[in-house]
Amino acid sequence: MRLVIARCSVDYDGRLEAHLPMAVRLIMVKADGCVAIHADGGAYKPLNWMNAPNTLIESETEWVVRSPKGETLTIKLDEVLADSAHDLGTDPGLQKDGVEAHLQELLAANPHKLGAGFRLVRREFPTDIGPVDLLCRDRDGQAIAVEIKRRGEIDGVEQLSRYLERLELDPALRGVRGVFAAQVVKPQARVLADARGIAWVEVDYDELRGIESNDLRLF
Amino acid sequence: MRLVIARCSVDYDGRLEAHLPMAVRLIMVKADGCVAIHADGGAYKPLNWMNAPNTLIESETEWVVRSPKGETLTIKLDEVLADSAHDLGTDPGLQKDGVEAHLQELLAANPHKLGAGFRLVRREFPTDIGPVDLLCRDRDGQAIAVEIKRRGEIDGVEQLSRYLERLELDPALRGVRGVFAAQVVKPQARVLADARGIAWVEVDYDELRGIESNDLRLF
DNA sequence: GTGTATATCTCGGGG
DNA sequence: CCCCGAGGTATACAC
Repeated sequence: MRLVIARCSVDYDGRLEAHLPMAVRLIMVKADGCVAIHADGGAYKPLNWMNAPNTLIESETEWVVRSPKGETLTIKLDEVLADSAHDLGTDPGLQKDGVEAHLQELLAANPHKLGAGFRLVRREFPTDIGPVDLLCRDRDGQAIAVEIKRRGEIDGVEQLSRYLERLELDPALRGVRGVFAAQVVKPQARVLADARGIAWVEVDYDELRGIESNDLRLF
Repeated sequence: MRLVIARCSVDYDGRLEAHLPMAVRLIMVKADGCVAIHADGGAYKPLNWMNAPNTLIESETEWVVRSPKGETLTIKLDEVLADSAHDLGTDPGLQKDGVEAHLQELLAANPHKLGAGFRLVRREFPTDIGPVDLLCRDRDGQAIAVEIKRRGEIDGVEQLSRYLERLELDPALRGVRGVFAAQVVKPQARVLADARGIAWVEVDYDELRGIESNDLRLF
């Protein structure tokens, strides 16, 4: 990884056109050939960037970064204040916990949290436009399609609507109902779900996790 | 901006839990107090990050970054290979061109580009599930809801469908039609729009910009 | 490769 | 403050 601190102006031409006036910034060139320009604020987003792969043509006063997709980043250097390179090696990568997959796992084990008498038919039930998170049956044997999100927003309701439309075509599932489950269901998502006759449930992640740990302790 | 190259392991505890095993990485601490951990690949996304504001407690072997929202980032330092600080000053910021906002502005000024005889009622017309980009009337006074995207994809058609669903409930707008406008309308979006009786239009950004500059030149 | 769903999304605007 | 929509979103995964 090469780190350059320089007074520079930057022009990006690709998916849009953007310009950065002359100022002191960090230019990061990584081992995979990608380039990022950072200001002294904002942890996440670079001001400008070019994803790998790239070709970098470097002169005294100007760098031109070109991607095979026809994007260009032109960095005009006024003054280089620091320039260092470091060998980092490959990164073992990030280990995560607490994502949607875990919520799905917990609800699959506790379908009654989605509705009284619900039992699980299967997880990732396939349709021709993608898998439904959970397929359940209620106590009357009626099919229930469940879409699970961490945050219940309007897109999730759309997704579930599309699945319901497909599932309804299967005679064995005729009359299938939808349940939209999330830790928080946003107001707009509630309106849309209600308008489409889809039930929504807010589930307590910590409580579900508690149930699981209790189960583990009992056996 | 402080740049540290170090062999470190990192733990994030906040919106989820995540762990980075020991390896050499870049730790970036910016003037606003935000922290980002970068590996030697991927221009855009840090492995871990903490947005400003933060408090940073630093010891010989461990940094603890704490946000007021209760998130923590713990960096265990095994070996510091480089540690430098640079004064960057404030950045003048990015100048963009070609974004959706500008497209909306241009189409609001030239609604006839969306359909012969169209005139603008208002931009960002509110519904209870969010604002429609443009509301127009055609020459017969029929209401037209317009959704504008840079790239016309399937979720844009979904968005417009939702708005139409809500607008249709308003007696003053009964029979409202939809127009989906984008620089490029993808094949799948065309199919879905056609299936739903929504018109789609590809608009030429440069041409629209040309109209505007001509107008400016005339006055 | 395209299409789809996720993200500690981030970021900005409006109520 | 929350809520919502846009992003040069990026990134992972299925087809």
